[in-house]
Amino acid sequence: MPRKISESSIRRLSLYLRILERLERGGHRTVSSEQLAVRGDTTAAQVRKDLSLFGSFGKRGLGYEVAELGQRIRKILGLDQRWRVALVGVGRIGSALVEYKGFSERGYDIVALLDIDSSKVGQRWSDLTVRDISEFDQIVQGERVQIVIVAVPSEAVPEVMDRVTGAGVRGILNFAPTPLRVPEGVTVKDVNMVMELEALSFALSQGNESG
Amino acid sequence: MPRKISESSIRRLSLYLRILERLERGGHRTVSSEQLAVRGDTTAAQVRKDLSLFGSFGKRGLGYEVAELGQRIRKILGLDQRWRVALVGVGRIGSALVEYKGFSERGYDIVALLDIDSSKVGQRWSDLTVRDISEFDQIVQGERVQIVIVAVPSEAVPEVMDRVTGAGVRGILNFAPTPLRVPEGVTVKDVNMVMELEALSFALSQGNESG
DNA sequence: CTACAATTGTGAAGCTTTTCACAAGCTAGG
DNA sequence: CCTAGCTTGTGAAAAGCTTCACAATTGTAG
Repeated sequence: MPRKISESSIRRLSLYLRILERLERGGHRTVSSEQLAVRGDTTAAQVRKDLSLFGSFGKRGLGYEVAELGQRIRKILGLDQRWRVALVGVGRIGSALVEYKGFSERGYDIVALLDIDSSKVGQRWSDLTVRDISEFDQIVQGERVQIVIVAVPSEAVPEVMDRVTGAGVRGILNFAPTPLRVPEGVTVKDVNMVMELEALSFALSQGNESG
Repeated sequence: MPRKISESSIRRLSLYLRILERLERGGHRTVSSEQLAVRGDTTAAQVRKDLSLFGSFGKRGLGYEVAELGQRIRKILGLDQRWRVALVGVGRIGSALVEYKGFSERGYDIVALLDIDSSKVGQRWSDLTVRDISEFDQIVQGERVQIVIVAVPSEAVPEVMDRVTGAGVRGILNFAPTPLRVPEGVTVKDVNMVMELEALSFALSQGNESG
């Protein structure tokens, strides 16, 4: 395993995996870097470079075996295990996430729900009862939580983050529109719709520039 | 305006804007690149470089005026106008988005809802009635839609995309876990939770590597 | 009016990521 | 076994992005 893998390579691996899964369902046995590139909107060289960061998975003259490459990428991305996830914040976004089937299909099991708002504590959402954030430590231990999804409004972020990092969680998926400050060794990924929309309106404004 | 602005610079501008808004609420009048950098988890040089791509907004020795810089960035990002948005797909994710206040607060008005699924057509969600995708062209014209949010399952993507690009929409925010293929001149931004989760599980798996 | 401290704007250097281009390897067909 | 046709894996070149470092500018204090 190489020292430093770029964020973009990892994102592309995740994309290749989805493409491979579709190819497999479609009955394809093998695939070339060129075919992956077309479907993933990148270049064949990029595909080969990304894969070569982790090993040599293809056969010259033939390409890659769809099923095998899929397995290899799953292993690389840590998808050869299931992940135990706690969701903090069952507001509008949070409650949509609870019911979203995509997570468990892809190996992420939501095993606990929490909220700061006491009026929400006790509510049930698909088999889970919302618990108070004060129980966080205990829940992380008891449920062996590995990843926390933070879906609370900005003002609640500081308190939630104290609890989360205090409990020793090392992976956070953040839906709050606030940059999270975390200790060394904790990884945060942001999902930020507003940022994407703003990048979109920037692009649209640019295009209209000249007459 | 320079030829080519990187995606990352735009993302950071969007972040600086949010930081500036918080500073303004907190009563700050001026801010230095160093202060912005700390709050945005980047470097002072990066902040200055990003801003210098679009002009010279600060005063040497003093820094930037919070309110003025905010306005300048809004202008750059195209936030000096409101944007008219249609949402296609009122499933779990889509319906959470309709009710999300963050969009209108930041200048994006959802003016139409559509779905392919006829059982959903006619439903009402906060003042809007869900209409059939076949009416898309007409709605885009009538409502002067500029941006479309695609929140449909992968299998519905091809049909929806035909309608969307056919109607001449030039900006798409995509929640489907599928790379969208669009004609020249159309901009797509993806919001992809699963990709972020997979980047997270990659990072966590790596960290555990050595004993 | 001068000296000083702060902070911007920006070329140039340094680093990272992407693209190029080609030798090496594999299969099929004769 | 040998040739032809593909396609991988990978150094090297090119392009892109970030950091450095410093002259230029501004306000303040004496």
